[in-house]
Amino acid sequence: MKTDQLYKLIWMSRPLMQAAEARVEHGLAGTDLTVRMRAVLEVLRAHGDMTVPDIATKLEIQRQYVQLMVNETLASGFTEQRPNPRHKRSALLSLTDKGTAVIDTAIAREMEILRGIGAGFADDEVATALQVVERVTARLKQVGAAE
Amino acid sequence: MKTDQLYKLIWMSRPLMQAAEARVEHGLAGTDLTVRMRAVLEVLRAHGDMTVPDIATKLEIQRQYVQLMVNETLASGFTEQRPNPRHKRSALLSLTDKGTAVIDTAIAREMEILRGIGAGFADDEVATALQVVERVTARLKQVGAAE
DNA sequence: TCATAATGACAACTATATTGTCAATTAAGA
DNA sequence: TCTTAATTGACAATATAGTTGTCATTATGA
Repeated sequence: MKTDQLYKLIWMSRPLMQAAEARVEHGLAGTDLTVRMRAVLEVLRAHGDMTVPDIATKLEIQRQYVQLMVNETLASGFTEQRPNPRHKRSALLSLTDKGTAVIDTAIAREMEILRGIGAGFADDEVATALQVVERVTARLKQVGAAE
Repeated sequence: MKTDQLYKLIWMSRPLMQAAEARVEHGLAGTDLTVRMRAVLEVLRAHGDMTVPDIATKLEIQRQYVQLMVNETLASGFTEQRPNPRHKRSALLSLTDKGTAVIDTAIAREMEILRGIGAGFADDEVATALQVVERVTARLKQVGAAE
């Protein structure tokens, strides 16, 4: 294995992330959505109604901070609280129609850009890349956890 | 092109980066090196002597902040200033023997871990992944810059 | 030489969190 | 049922990783 290729791959993650985030932020300008609200809505969109602690687990950030993000989405009317049959105090967070519309629109626009970018790639190239990145990430986490 | 594969690939960049950074940080524990000092030393190691503004360009962060990072490496004796033939005020930053030793050791240790991780991959898989990630990043930046 | 730009130093500010603490509530076991 | 341990939401304090603005001091280049 050419280790330096792997090294480069790993450290490309930062520029990639920054470029992607800049894109998202740019696309959100003019919307009532902020990047962090978007993160909450995206999780709800992908996984359905969830509690704040569950969203925090998905996003891998502290629940206290997710609480702030969630409160913003509530204040903006993108989400609403629904009674949680499994827990009386921790409500389920649910997308409102408005929230669904706004996140769908945002993601659709992002997907449009992605289609443009993806045009230059073969399916299997991207599939391989995804697979490698996922496995590398898993193994990096593993090594860290072991010690 | 399966756009959702590309979508996933892009957003794997965050977990990948976090896992990698956690690894680096962990590896640096017990050393006199901090993560941000490491970044400076790594650039110097890879590109030879540079000025503060040049390092900033490489790292894509503000020169004023790089100045702080660099000052730490100077204070710790990992780097030293050398006269810059091309510019009298902006000294070239150079690794000291101590700095070279410490960054070499750190990177060697990281490479060791990488070799372990890389063992499970074929050369061409990683090469493809790197290529895809680099091209995607470039195109993301391009789209952003166009508007 | 002289206008223009770059540099280093430093202070103020911002964004994005993390950490600690608390009271209220809930879940789980004896 | 009691009661103990854990979870939750709220909020304040702190931390981290920078950015931005400003200034005096050089350098550079026409």
